[in-house]
Amino acid sequence: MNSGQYHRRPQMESLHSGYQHSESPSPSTRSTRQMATFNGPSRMQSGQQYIVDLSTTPAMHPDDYSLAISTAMPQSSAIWSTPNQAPMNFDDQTVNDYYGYSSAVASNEPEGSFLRGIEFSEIPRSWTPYDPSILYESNLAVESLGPSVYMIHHDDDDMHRLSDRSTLGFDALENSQRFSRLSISRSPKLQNHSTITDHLAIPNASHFKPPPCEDSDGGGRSSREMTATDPDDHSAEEPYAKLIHRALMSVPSHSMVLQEIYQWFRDNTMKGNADNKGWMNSIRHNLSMNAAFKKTERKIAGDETKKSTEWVLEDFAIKDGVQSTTRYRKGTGAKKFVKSDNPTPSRQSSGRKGGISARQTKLQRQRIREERSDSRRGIQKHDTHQSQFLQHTLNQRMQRLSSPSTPPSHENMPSMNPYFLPKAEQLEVPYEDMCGLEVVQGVYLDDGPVFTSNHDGLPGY
DNA sequence: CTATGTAAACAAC
DNA sequence: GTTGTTTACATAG
Repeated sequence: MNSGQYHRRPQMESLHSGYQHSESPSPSTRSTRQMATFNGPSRMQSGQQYIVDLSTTPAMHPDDYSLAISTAMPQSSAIWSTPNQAPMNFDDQTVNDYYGYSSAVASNEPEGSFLRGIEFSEIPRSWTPYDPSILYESNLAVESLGPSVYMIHHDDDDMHRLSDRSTLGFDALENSQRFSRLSISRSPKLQNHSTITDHLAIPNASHFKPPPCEDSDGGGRSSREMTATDPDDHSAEEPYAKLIHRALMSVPSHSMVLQEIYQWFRDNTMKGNADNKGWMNSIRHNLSMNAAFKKTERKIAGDETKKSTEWVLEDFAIKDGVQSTTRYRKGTGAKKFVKSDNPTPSRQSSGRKGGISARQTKLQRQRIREERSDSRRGIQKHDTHQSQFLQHTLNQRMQRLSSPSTPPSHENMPSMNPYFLPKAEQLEVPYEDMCGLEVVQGVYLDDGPVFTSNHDGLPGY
């Protein structure tokens, strides 16, 4: 909250030394202990999604199901869910510790300190990515989130849980046994997932067109393909955003510090074994730019001065997967300009802009925090005009919403859709404050005024 | 045009 | 040096 007084923990001191990150991967940085991952099923093609068995989901009406199907995937691979994502290595002896959130699984800490000193009770997120209450509680998932919600469930075992579990209890042993029947590869490099596919996939689930994972590779290879060390793997590897999503889904808290994400990539991806350090930059870029990932600062138990910065999956991302990071970029495609003969000054210029913008964003967030702390003290700074921070909030929101990348299928979201909120708002602005935006009919952006077409504060298209 | 990856500048730590 | 943010650009489809 108070990132102004935020003191970054000095270099993950609780991680063992081999874990200490250096941006030049070396064999010594490879963890000998696998982090909690589940590589097999998630490597299957994303088209093989699993639909909840209607007979087992009381909150889901068949009509809703049909709607969900018909509206799913407005664009290919626009949303990545994580079918069959499961949080463990089944051949790992720590499997039974997993649900207790063992240190071995959670943080690579040989000494076993628990979640890097964070008490489990401090973790607000339970391991309920497929929490049945999502469906049980007021039909939220189906009815109130509009067409952007794709009722795609993540594995069929969870479907069973929906039907035959009335509690949210999670039986580690039972689940490990149930999952253990699957043939699961620990290595993501192994693409043999036919067993899992055959076992789990719903026949005729052809509504979901798999993205072109199997590139024909006819000709030039993209820069991202060049990052793969295995030519056979090349573009079959998922994009960063999805990989990060998988990484975060692999732990109960759905959160990792950056170093853990790095390590997950080293252990589970080709990208993480690249010689250069560009993949780390890309990870950071995706974390920053994709609204599915939220930066959180958590106090470490026993030391109020220490905080860990963790990246957490937003709830909607837990439920629905992540969207393309591109979609969160401001003005994608709208800022094309004449290519410079000398790209270097342009790079410098962009980098400078990025740095300045980052600084401004930080200042804005500080102001937001100040506003909020003021309001908590009963200080009303809002007058007949919208406060400055609301203006800024709206500006950011408008920029996001007016981006040509914004999927049209979400234009008329009946409720606030976290997909399209700027991250600053997700972090800082409560929804009740956002309601104040209703009276704003237009704002002035850098590129000119944007006016809302109705009273929901959204711009008209 | 979109999705994705990458490089880079910059600020804050 | 690391982390986070941002912009610019390249490339495939």
